[in-house]
Amino acid sequence: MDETTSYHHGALRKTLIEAGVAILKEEDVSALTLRRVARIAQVSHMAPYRHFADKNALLAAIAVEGFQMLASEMQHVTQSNLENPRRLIRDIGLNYVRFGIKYPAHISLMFSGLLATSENEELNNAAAQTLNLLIEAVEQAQSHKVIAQGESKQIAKSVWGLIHGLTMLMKEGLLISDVNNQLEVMVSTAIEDLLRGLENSK
Amino acid sequence: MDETTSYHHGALRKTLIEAGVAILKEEDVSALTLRRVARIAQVSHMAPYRHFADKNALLAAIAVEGFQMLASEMQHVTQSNLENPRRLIRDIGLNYVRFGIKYPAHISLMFSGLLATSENEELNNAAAQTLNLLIEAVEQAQSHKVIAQGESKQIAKSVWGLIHGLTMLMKEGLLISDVNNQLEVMVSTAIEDLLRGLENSK
DNA sequence: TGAGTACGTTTACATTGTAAACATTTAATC
DNA sequence: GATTAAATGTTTACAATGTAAACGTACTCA
Repeated sequence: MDETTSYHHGALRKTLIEAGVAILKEEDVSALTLRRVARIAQVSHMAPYRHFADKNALLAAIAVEGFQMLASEMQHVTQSNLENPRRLIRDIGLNYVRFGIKYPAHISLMFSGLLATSENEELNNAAAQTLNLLIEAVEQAQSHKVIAQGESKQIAKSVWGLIHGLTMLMKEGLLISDVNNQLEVMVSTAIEDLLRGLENSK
Repeated sequence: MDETTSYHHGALRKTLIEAGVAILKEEDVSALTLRRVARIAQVSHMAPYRHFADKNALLAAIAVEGFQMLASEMQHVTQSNLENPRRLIRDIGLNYVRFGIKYPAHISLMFSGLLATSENEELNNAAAQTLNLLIEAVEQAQSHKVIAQGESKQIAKSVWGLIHGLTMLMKEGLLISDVNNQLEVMVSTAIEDLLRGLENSK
């Protein structure tokens, strides 16, 4: 049968997710409709239901993709900062914020409540991976005496809170007027302030 | 004319906003539809358009209401902590996070991108008010030598970032498993860590 | 009193998510 | 290899939503 017009798509699930990711790169979450991704994949508007229980399930899969993109960037930063944990944490934070500015719709979806409500294991694992990378960075900082001993998990959550909050507020235009020129100083300063507080044991 | 069935509603704008607020107290943002608030207000589904240009305009007004609720809580906290700025900042943070946990749909709407896209002056002012209250707290802390001198606006933004991020992550269930018992320690610890870092000038 | 304006309604329509029934292809069993 | 079950895709249908257009009612102010 003709490859280009075969009845079965072959890799529809993946195609739908990629279509969703592509939409989020250009438009906001409201543009991400089930029927639209189906159109992009050139299947009927009901075809997605063979791969996803409902729209939320597709959104969750697209959110997972986002966490993987983010984790991949964070891992890359980690590889480039093996010897300087203070800089590592700062750069992870900078990259996290830049990710949010570069893909505002995607990060918005990732934290849109799907985690809170969907009980989707894959999604929860993907989000946990973000925390894990931060925990590792904190533990490196602890072993270099840059952060005081203590619950690394707890400390990583504080760091996550700070960089996540800065990302969200910046996305809303509430922190700086010129993202290109002020982002780095704003975020670095905040992270360094927190790191200074974590340096001395309580 | 019969009061209960008058053609003109009288205070429809306010009623619609209150209906929206009420929905957000019970359900998530997706339940907040234009036709539903109209139904609650007992008007036709097109009546809201006499008071709001489109759905986003209504959402923005409801978001403003949310910022005012939050500001009112923050002001209350400020009144109760006139002499202890360290505790003031901690309590503002605790209340902010509790607000997000108590009204997850509402805070979600407040930071759903309306600020970034709508150019609604009232909404931007309402959000700026949140920052203002934090700036005042930071300046009190500076005058009490609890925070080092420096750009209070900048510092307040870091603090906002931290408490906002903790709120959002907690709302997604990413920080603690038992909100009733762990919230206070988690949030207090994080804020105190940051405050310690802000204590010494850079 | 009469005219204009503010406020509300009715009707209409395209888009959406999803249910139900049906069609085709692929895989498994004899 | 033929038959059958399971996967995968389509068609049709429907209720809900946001919004445009045209129309009705009541308030206001000269």
